[in-house]
Amino acid sequence: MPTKGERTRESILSTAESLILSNGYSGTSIDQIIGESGITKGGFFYHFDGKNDLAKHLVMRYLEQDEVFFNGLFERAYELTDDPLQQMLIFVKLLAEQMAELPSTHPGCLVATFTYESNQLDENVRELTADGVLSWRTLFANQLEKVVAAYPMRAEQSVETLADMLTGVIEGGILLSRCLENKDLLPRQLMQYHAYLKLLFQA
Amino acid sequence: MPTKGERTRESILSTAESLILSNGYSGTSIDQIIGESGITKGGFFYHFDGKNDLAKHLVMRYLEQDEVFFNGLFERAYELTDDPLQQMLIFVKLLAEQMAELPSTHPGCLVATFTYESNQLDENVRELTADGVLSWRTLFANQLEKVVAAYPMRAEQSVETLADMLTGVIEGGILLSRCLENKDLLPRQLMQYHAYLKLLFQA
DNA sequence: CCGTCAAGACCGACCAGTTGGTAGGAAATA
DNA sequence: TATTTCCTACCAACTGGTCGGTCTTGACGG
Repeated sequence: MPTKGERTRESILSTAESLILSNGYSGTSIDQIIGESGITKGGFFYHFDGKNDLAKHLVMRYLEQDEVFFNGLFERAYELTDDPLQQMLIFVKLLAEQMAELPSTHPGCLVATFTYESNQLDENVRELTADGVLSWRTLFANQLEKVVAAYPMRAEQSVETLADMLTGVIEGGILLSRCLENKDLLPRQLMQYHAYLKLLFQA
Repeated sequence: MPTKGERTRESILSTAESLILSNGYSGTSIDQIIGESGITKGGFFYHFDGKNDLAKHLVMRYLEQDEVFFNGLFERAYELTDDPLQQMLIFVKLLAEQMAELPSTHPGCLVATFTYESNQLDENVRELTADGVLSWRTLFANQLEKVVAAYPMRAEQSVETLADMLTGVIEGGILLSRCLENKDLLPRQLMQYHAYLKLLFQA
C-alpha cells in the first residue's frame, strides 16, 4: 500500500491535472493547486522542486496512464479477431465508444495544453511531450504496418502519416468538442477515421 | 489612410497575437506586450479596456483575416474548375501548399489557444471562438453539400461531420507539427484529408 | 509493550518580483 | 482650442519560491 507521502503526492498531481486542463499551465497558480488539494506551500515544495517539476511529473503520469488505456483497447481488439485490419478498425471503434461514454466533453489533453504553452516550460517537459506523441505514432504505426502487409492500399500514404492522422483526429476532435461544448463531436470524428481506413484498405 | 491611433492599435494587436501564440494567453503579460510594441501602460489601456477586451479584438481580427484567406483559396479553386468535387479537392490542395510554404512551423491558431485557456476568458470571447469554428463548418459544409449533390458517397457520413473533420485535421496538424517541430506534418495531414475525400466520392 | 529518536511529511509566515489595472497630466493632432 | 493619443507614477493583489520550525510515522532497543 502507498505511504502517506505517496498519497498526498498523487492527490496534488490529480488536482493539478484537472486544474491545468481547464485553466492552462500559466493560468493555474500553485496557490490554487494547494488550496484545492488541502495542502500548504511548504507541503507542495516538499514533494516537487517547483512548478516545472510538477509539470514534468504530470506529463509522465499522463503518458503512463494513456499507454495502459491504449494497450487495453488493443488487447481487447486482439481477442476479437486475428485480422490486422479488423483489429485496427475495432481499436478505433472501441476508442470512439469510450469517448462517447464520457459523462461530459473530454477534459482535454495535457500534451496539447503543454504544447500550446511550451515556451513557459523547460526543455525537459517539451521533450517529454514530443516523446509522448512519438510513442503514439509508434503504437499506431506498428498495427498499421501489419495492415499494409496484408492488404493493398488504395492511395499512397506513408504508414507514419496515417498513424499521425489518428493522433491528429483525436487532438482536433478534443479541441472542437471543447470549443463547441459538444461531446458527440469527438467520437464522430473517430468514426470518420474509421471510415477512411475502411475505404483505404477494403475493395 | 489610418490615423495614428489606428496604427498603434494595430501594432499592439499584431505583437500581442504573436506573443500569445507562442506563450499562451495567461503566459503573456500586458507588460510584455507594451514592451515589445514600444508603448506604455497608459497607451495600452487607452486603446483597450483590459486584457480580455484585447483578446476579444484579437479573435475578431483573426477570424476576419482567416475568412479572407479561405475565401481567396476557394475563389482560386472556382477559377480552375466547375466540378464541385474538384473544387473542394483543389481547395484542400492549395491549403496544403500554402502551409508547406510557411518559413517555419505554423505559428499556431488563436482559436485553439483560447479554447485551451477558455476559463481565463469571459463568455464574450468564448462565444467568438465558437462562432469561428461554426463559420468554418459552414464554409466547408456549403462546398461539400454541392459535392454530395453531384456524387454518391461511399460511406454514410454527415456533411457537417465531414466539414468538421477538415477543421480538426488542420488543428490537429498544427498541434503535432508544433509539438514535434516538424513543419511538413501539417501539409501531409491535409493531403491525407484530400485522399479521404477522393476515396469517399470517386469510384 | 513501551519509550525514543531520526527520517519523512507537512506547516505557515515571509519575500522579492510581477500581475492587471488606475489616475492625472502632458503631447500631439486636427 | 478641443479632442485624440499617449506617458509617468502608482497601487493592491497575486506570483513562484524560501525557510525555520513542527508534527507524524515507524523501526528499534530496553
